[in-house]
Amino acid sequence: MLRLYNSLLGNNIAVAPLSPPEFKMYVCGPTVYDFPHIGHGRSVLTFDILRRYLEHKGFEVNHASNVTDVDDKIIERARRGSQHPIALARKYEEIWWAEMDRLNVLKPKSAPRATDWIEQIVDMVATLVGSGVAYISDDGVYMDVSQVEDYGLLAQQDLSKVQSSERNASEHKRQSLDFALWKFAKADELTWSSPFGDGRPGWHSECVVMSTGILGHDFDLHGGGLDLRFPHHENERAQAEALGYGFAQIWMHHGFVESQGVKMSKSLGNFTTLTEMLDLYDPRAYRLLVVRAHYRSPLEVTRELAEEATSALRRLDQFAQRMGPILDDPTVELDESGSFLSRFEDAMDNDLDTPAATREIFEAVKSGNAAFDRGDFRTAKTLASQVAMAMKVLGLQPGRVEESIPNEIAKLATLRMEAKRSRDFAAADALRDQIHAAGYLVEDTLEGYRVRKS
RNA sequence: GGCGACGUGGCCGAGUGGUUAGGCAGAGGCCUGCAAAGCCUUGUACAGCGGUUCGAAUCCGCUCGUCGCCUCCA
Repeated sequence: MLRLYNSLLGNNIAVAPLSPPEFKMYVCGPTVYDFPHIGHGRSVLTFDILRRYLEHKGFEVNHASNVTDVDDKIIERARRGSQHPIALARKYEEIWWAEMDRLNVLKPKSAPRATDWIEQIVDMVATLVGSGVAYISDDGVYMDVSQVEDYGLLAQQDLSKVQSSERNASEHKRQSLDFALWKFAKADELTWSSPFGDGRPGWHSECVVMSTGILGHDFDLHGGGLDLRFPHHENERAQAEALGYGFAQIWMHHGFVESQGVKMSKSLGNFTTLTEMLDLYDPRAYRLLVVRAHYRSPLEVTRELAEEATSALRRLDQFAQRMGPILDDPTVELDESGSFLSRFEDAMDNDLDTPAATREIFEAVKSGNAAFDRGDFRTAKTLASQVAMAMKVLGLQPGRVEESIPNEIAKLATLRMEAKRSRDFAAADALRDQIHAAGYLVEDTLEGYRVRKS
């Protein structure tokens, strides 16, 4: 039984979908005005793993994740680049999906764009105004949070103290915590007409409309980064509450990506974009990094750690490669009594304890290799097939990248083999050094030799 | 200022009162013509000071330090 930490009440709860086997989850997606940040990567990976695990457990995951394509930042960027805001949004959305592919993230079943839901957003804002929980001000429509019974639950703090803060006060609002549902357009801005005045939706409103529009008024899980917990998610919840929706049963928030102990930000020179990360390293290396830490903990990411993860990944790939022949060999039987998979699942059931799950994988790899070494192929095959399944759940399946070895390298390797056969080891070693200098490695195996990139 | 999280061996990172987490890096060994890969062995860590307990990294208090949210944010 999968248990997850619910950030609404701060307790662990058993996952019991409202309408099994369907599992309805909504994850806050990107605002597309720039390259995806490495933190977005952690977010999508976290929820991708949740989804894969739910599917592994037999649920049909109805996964919706929005694309915010109208927002102050998009407008601002577009203005600076003298581009149309929608053109800018489309460009970065395209990049977003390309990076999701590289990360091996399963596509959400629905990926709604805010601009396709304007009408429904306007309707919802009108309903909120009609019921007196929202009011029209001179620059937009605001939610009156004092009308919402338990406003502040997700913030987990006494909002009367926050209330006293003047930081986000404004003469347009009744109280500082009120938030915009609809923003009236300033001159020459992107705008849609509405009964209260031309303008565009507020960020907190689109997510409520799209999540409930796609998944229904009640759904199973709503997630995002810890920074969304308050105020974004609380504001979504406030609207849903005011509308009488059940909304999300479980709230799931993951921790930040840090570098040198500081939350990643653009001002830091390191991996600021996913693109850069994925260009430099095997995308699975980042996934492994993410999976090695618990999703609620901060995650340290540096170049050194990406390289370290690459080494760890090599060990896993090496294992898959080594076990390939016996996995394909029908004469080697499987041992059904293996307990590795159940330990893996126990770990995952415990609030997605991927660090424990990866520990199990590495231990199984070690046992599998040892079994292979002593000729116990049955055990080795069993572990290998279960490890493969676990890796798939984590989205870490061994890359099917057939490394193309340049002809001249292949030739050198053949020459080396010949030298080796004639026991001219000096020549063989010289050839290996030459191959190594060119960036490749020759390994002798039982079946002969193998060349790979070093 | 309010709220919260955290400080673990060279690095990352688990650990929710009592037996080796795991990975990477390092050391020794086995295997190998030599390597690589693999296997075996090797790390007695838990910010500091008190306290509770037969027993604490794990609970309590204090101190120091780091970080986050409270404003756009994964």
